[in-house]
This record gives sequence, structure tokens and C-alpha cells, in this order.
Amino acid sequence: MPELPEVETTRRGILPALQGQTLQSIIVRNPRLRWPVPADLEAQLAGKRLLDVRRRGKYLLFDFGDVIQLVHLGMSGSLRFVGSDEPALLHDHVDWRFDADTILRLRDPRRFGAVLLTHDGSSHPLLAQLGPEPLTAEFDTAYLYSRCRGRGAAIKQVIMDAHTVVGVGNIYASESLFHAGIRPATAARRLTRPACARLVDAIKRVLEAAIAAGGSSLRDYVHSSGELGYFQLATRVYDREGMPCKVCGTPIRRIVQGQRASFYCPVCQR
DNA sequence: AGAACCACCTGGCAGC
DNA sequence: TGCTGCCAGGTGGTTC
Repeated sequence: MPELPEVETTRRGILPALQGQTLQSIIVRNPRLRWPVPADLEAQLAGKRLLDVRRRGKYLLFDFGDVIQLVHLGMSGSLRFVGSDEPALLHDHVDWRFDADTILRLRDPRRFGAVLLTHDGSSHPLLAQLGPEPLTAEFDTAYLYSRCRGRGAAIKQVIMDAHTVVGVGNIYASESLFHAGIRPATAARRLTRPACARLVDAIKRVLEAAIAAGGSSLRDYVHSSGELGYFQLATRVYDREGMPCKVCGTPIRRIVQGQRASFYCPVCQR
């Protein structure tokens, strides 16, 4: 579900109410997420103050000082605040209760998400191999160009690979390639330096715009405060097969790459 | 090392 | 109405 803008929107949505609060208790109704929720989660965290909530790629890092809780929302996860009398529904797997009956609830129908513990926010196996954040200076033309050398794989696959750059999911990969004028199936090694420059710029602009819009959202996303997220950021190509390109009117095409749908305009993207 | 494919899980929807 | 098949925002793991 959530792409990087949704995760960042969630982080910004929950941080003000949680920062500095002490965790009182945790209810784990179903520990069977992508990996089992640690049996000692509550024992490790109860009584500790939450110093910060950071983000690395699509992982949320709840910083409790000597221990860090990692939360990934997978395809269908969401975090929101609930009232103390709000009954848990079928897919509400974890509740964290902080001071003043502030309750954060994880809902994740598909259970591709994760709740894990670590003592280091960078050396954990899930984090150690991640590429740069897309919105930092580290992700630039020279970097992407170097990563494309010798790669026969399609450029869409390369930018969706978290080892290349984190946070570019299926929607924003198609959208970024449209803005850069590059077809998703183009072999990465065929990208010129100027094409890499356009793509880096497009990825940054598309993600920034989505964050500014509060995160686009499809079926499963719910804002941390509980209301439904924005349904459908105005996409240029994603999920628009057969519909006219908003720039040139040519019907948008859909192809499958790595078992994921890709969308592009055959005229605007070469 | 890189690329292709599979795995995990539920729900919504189109088509019959 | 009910069944079947397909599709969905992620990403680690296996195999070649």
C-alpha cells in the first residue's frame, strides 16, 4: 500500500502526539505479520519514552533510546489514533497505549507489514543494504548514472530496487518515468547522463509533490487521524491504460514488468 | 553479481 | 447470488 509519501505522511501525522510520551502497554492481537512480532515487544518497550519517529525508506523507526522499534506497513498497513473505547476490528493487529490514553493502532489486512526491534537504526539487516534516500543530495545524476552502468535490467526495475534508491514504489516509478520521458522497459545501461538527470529530478519532484499533497492513496490507506486518504493523486499514467495521455492524447499503454503493472505514453516516452 | 521468479496474505471486483 | 480467477501500493529469499 503505502509508498514513501504515505509513510512520510503517517510519520508527520503521528509524531506530534507521540513525541516525549511514555509507552504504557502494548496489545498484540495477531503476531503473524511478515515476520512474527517479537514476543517480548511490550517487555522491551513499556515504561520507555518515545524520543522520535524517524523514517528510512518505507520503514518507520520509533526511537526509544536504547531500543528502536521498526514498523513497515507492507501493502495494506496503516497507523491511526483510536479512542480507548473503540473496538478492534478483524485486521487491527497491534495497539500501543501511551500516556493520556493515546492509543496508536496498526491495521494491516494483508499482513505484509512488520513490527520488529533493533538496537541500531542503521546496521539492522533490513536497513543496512538500503540505497540513498531519494530526497537527499546523495541521490544525484552521477550516482544514478553509475548505478545504471552495465545493467541490462529495465530502468523501472532498477529504480524500484531499494538497493539503488529507497522509496520508489510502483505508482511513483511509472509517474517519474513519464515526467522524465523515458520508457519503463528501457535497459538501464542505455540511459544517457542527461536522461539520468531528468529521472533523478522527476523522482524528487513527484515524491515531493505527493508528500505535499498528503500522500496519494488507494484502497487501503487511512490517514493517521482516521479519515480516508486522498483517493488518487492526479496520476499522469498510472492505472490509466487506454485513456488519453494528458499531454498528447495518445492512449496510455500497460505492460507487465517483474509481475508488476507499468504504464507509459508511447509518444511522450522514448 | 545480476536477473527472474516465488513467497507471504486478504479483499475487491469483473465475468460467468 | 455465488463461484472463480485475477488484480492490488512491498520486498526478502531462492534459484540459475
